[in-house]
Amino acid sequence: MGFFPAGPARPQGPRDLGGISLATLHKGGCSICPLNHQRGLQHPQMKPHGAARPLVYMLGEAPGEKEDEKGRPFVGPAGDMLRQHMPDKWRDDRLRWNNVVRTRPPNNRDPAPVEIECCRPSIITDIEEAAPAAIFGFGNVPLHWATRQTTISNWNGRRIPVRIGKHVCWYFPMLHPSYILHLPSRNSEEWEFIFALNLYHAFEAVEAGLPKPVVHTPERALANVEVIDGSGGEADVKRVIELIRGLYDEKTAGLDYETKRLRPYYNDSRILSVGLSSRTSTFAFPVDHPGGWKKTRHRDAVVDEYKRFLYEAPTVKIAHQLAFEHEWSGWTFGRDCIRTGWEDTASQAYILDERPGHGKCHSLNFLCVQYFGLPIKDLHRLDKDNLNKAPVRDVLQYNAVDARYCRFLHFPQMQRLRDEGLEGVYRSHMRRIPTMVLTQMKGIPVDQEVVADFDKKFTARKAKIEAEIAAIDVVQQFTKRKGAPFNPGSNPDIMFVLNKLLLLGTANCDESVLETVKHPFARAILRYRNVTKLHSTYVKCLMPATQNEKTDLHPDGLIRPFLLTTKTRTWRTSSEGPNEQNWPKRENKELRSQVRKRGHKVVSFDYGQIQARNVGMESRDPVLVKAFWDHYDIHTDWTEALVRLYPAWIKEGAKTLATDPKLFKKYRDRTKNELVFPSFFGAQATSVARYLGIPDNIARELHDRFWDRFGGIRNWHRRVAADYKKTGYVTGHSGFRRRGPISPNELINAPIQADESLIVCDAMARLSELGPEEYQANMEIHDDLTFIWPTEKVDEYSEVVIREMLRVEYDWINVPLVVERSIGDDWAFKEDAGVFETKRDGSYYEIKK
DNA sequence: AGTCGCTGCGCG
DNA sequence: AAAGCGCGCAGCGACT
Repeated sequence: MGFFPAGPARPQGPRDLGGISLATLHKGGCSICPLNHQRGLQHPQMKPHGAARPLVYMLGEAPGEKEDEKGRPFVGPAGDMLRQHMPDKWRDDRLRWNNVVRTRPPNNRDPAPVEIECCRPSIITDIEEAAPAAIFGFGNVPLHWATRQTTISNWNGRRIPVRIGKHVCWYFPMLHPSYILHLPSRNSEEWEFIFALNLYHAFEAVEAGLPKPVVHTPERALANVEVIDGSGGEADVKRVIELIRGLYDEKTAGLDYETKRLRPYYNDSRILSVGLSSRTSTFAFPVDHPGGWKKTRHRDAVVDEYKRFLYEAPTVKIAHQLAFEHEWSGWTFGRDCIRTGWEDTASQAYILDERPGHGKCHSLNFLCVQYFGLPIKDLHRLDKDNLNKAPVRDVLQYNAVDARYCRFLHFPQMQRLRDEGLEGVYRSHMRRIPTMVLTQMKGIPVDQEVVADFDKKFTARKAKIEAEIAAIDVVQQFTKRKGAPFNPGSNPDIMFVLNKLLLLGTANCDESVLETVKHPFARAILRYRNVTKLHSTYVKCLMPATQNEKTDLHPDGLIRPFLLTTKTRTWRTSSEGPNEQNWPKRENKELRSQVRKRGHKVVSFDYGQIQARNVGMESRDPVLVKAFWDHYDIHTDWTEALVRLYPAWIKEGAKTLATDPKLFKKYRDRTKNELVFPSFFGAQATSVARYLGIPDNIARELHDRFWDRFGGIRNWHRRVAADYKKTGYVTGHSGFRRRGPISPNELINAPIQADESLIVCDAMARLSELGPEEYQANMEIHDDLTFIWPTEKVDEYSEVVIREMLRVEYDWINVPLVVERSIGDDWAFKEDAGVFETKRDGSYYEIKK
């Protein structure tokens, strides 16, 4: 759909300087610049404009038509838009304006690398003389010019310390206003809002007084790194032990592992090396790198000392992507070492700014550019995917520098968390990391007999359908016309059949389209898709490595999906490898029966209607809140209201509804799913009309009454939107923030999902913190915690889980919570086994067995 | 050979 | 036949 684009991103290949050296271009300047040989320019080699000693230096790409005409930078439509959003007090006496290239390129094209380099010395000199506290740069071109970074959409809204010639200052990357002006109008307004907000915050930061910018040099990054490679035998052991013991007196230590394999569960998984960095030392030593210790006892002595450090040192350990270090530490040195003091710089970065940027904006390298102006990965020439084979000293140096920068990042990020009132959010988030890691370590048992049965069945079914498809008339026509075999997995092939052979004129070929096509071809394709989807997504990932290289099965017969805590925009977890959160539950639910363990029961606990309850918590709507306490069925109410307003909605006749309870339930469910919940989550009357299949004016009338009744919810919707316009983000009780751009419906959804996740993860963490492994969930699926327990223990353990899931201490919980239990021999076929609800005094009771 | 975006479809 | 939101994965096809 792409309501919001990822932002302007122009790929930057290697710069083509036409074979001319940088030195030549810099020396030649305007005299050799191709732009100077154009005709019809009114103001080539345009001079900078504004204050001689400005606070802020406004840097654009190049003059446009208007600029060339008037002889001043930033005076075209883009400049007008920019000025419109500038605070009044920022007059030209505090600003200086210039472009990376001072002569207009033809047709407003991007300036070429050669042109940029010819101009560079004059711009640098001007910035050196102007000595601004900050440069506000607009678009990709100045960003790359000043920082060598690409992709402005990743940088927009952040700030980077930069060195320009001899001058060091802060660089604020902004979108280019002309890019925003050229977006389709709906996107344009939203991005203009983001742009204005960034500009406002940037001026505010300058006004408040920026901290001293420090740009780290490669020399500084590498200075005093002690690499102990093990070649010195006893002496090296002694030195490592000495260094580790030195850390006990330090408050903090950066910590980083290099490993063979991503995860510790395989026979050949190894920690290759450990990097540690404190105020006084930065060092790395090998553990199982093949170029490391020559004698096992040396290796073991060092590992012993390191393990003692993990358990006993008062030092707080700082990692980047802590879940990784936790999983390796917990598996290698025992699960208890991961609840000693740890910090995670990736989580800090995510809480400070969760905007994704293709997942790159929270990498250690990116953050080192952001905070220290130095891309630390560029310091090393190393095959990162093959550290096992890389020279041990290279690995160790790389490892130590990473540890150093984990620690370096911790301080400014913690400062910003405090400044923004987000420290509590960070602390609450940090409980998730050991919790999720321990769930990963525990794993999910898979029954290989069941897996083999499914594989056989799906393989046979797939072959049969393929044969059927090949025999269909249109498929044979396809082969004749195209001279190539028909691939039922290829949507272009399917589209060809639908549009060129069956003459349908459809824009896509998804399920809803194919269902309407009468021809047997469509039915066959749907069956083919169903079989291949289920087979490859839910069976192959469980097969042994001997049968499927890409399996997610671990050698001990368990799967261990990652439960990631800094991946979603809404602070839910996400799951991958395989995704445990999307296994079929209705049709084809039997696929879940692959998860089972002999002598054990699968026991699931769902929070009932958690998101609807979250709406009550966020909106505090009195009618909704009261309905939860009184077990009042609002859906029945609204079914009746709709029938009174529009009897024709009941195809079977409104009268039969009163006498047929099953029919009533059907329409009640439709009301719930097509009117009540969508409206809670921001659906408009026209959408509701479409879902329900009723006229627009009826839906509007219905909505008027609905919002009359649930005014608290409507007010909450409005409040959230108004807050967003002020702050540029949306938040809720959880305190987690989602930054703009945000569409109106995302605005409503984000706090709901965050609160939901907080409640579930808090319960999961409290259970985990109890200690015994039985209370560590095997799975977490948004509103569901699932455990696999010995049959005879189910009652005993259940009681604890229900107690903890219902014992929530947040003071914003204003409705009862409900937990529904189900129990089965496998994950697929479970029986309901009790519904439990909190009372006002915090105790709970069982509603029904 | 690996990356990337797209489509389609599974879940909450 | 299509816009309440949030995810991950397989396969394809275009690209390097």
